[in-house]
Amino acid sequence: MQTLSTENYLKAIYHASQSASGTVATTSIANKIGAKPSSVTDMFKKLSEQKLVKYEKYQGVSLTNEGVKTALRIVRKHRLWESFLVSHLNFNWDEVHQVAEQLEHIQSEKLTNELERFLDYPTHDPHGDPIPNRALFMKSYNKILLTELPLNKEGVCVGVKDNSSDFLRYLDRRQIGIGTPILVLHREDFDQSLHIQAGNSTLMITQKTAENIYIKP
Amino acid sequence: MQTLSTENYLKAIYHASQSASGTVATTSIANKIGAKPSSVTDMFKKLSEQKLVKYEKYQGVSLTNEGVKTALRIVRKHRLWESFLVSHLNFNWDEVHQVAEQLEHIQSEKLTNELERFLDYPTHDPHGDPIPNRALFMKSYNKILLTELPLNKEGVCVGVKDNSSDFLRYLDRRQIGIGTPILVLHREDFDQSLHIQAGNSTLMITQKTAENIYIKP
DNA sequence: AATATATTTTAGACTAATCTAAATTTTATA
DNA sequence: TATAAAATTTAGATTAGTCTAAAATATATT
Repeated sequence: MQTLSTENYLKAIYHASQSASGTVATTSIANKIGAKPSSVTDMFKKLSEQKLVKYEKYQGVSLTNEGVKTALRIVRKHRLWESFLVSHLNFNWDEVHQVAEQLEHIQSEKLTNELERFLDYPTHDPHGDPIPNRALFMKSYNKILLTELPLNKEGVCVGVKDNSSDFLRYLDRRQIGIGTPILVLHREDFDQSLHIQAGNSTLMITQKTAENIYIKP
Repeated sequence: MQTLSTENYLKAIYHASQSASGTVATTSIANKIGAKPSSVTDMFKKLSEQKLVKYEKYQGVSLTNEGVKTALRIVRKHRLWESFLVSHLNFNWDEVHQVAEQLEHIQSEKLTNELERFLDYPTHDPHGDPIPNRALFMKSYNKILLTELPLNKEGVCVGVKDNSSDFLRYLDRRQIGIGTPILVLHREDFDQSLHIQAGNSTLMITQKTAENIYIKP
């Protein structure tokens, strides 16, 4: 049985090891968690004793199989709750994260599984991230960044990289969301900005925006 | 902002002061919370500094107005979640308590209010207990114990006093639930057991059972 | 390769919530 | 009402999770 704190560390380590490969550094977790590196070291030792991570002094950590499972159970709950908040409780996709951070720690297998059934076994959350099923298996789309989509090739927005409220609300105003069809009309060589067709409207977006949008070609 | 622990104490004090009148004793809270009396004293001091309870050494505590409000906010969440679990997630009324004990601590006004709307503003939880509305106001039925229902007077089960799984499952087997019409056919003077008509079936129940069932005459 | 810089760990301290054991106060009983 | 019993509080210790400051190690730079 994990504590709130160990669960948050496991989740942070899981997410960190998704982006970077190899081991996860003390400071990267310290930044994610909002704790000092010394506290992170303490926690690494604790998790290591519980065999949830592999830890070698000065070499960072990596999750063990058991650690991955524990992390995925939390991710599963987080994404199911986010889906529920958006589909049934009138939350916008930029409002769900903070609440799901609390709900993901509720301990009840029955609750999680019944919630999944109630939502009709969703495969992706409101940000397009895949939801692990009961067996903790998940299938992500074969996705690319919008910056990599060739000119005049049809694509669909299937996710976002930046989950900040600022970015999500910006996309709302631009009427870009999960499922929006996207076509790159022109790529400006000077600053890599794009003219795109998103749904019915034509608009210009910066490179920074484009590299935070995932596309299924 | 309260901690998990202070919220649990406030709730325990609230419930204790519902049954008994006057101040609430240290040991009664110690028993409810499952802590030693010395720990309870410490917490009484802490809550007193926050002006959530009125506390005089050796004299027990009582909730201040602010303390009552904080407790009712928790009770509101607890009972809304219990309702949700039963109405949408296939939980039985004897399974909801433990999970609701966790969910009641989730901090999000929007979540609570949207859940209430989603459930269509329920007034009572699955055990018949009243749910405080947004203004923390609740209306309970004018209820009596089944032991007090006169012979041959129609009544309806509107609540239970004992919320234990054992008792609730016993009632399930007897096909007695919230809303079941009940008529007392005979009261045995020897042991105060009752012959009753519950819904369509006639059955015998002990005094102990009868004094844990609330009736609206 | 030597040195400077950045990262990580250790040592020791702090806070919230708990405990045990002893002291104090209240309540019940003879 | 004095004394015994029960309830409550105080004092001091413990644990989990955090911190700061100093020491140790790894990485980058000249």
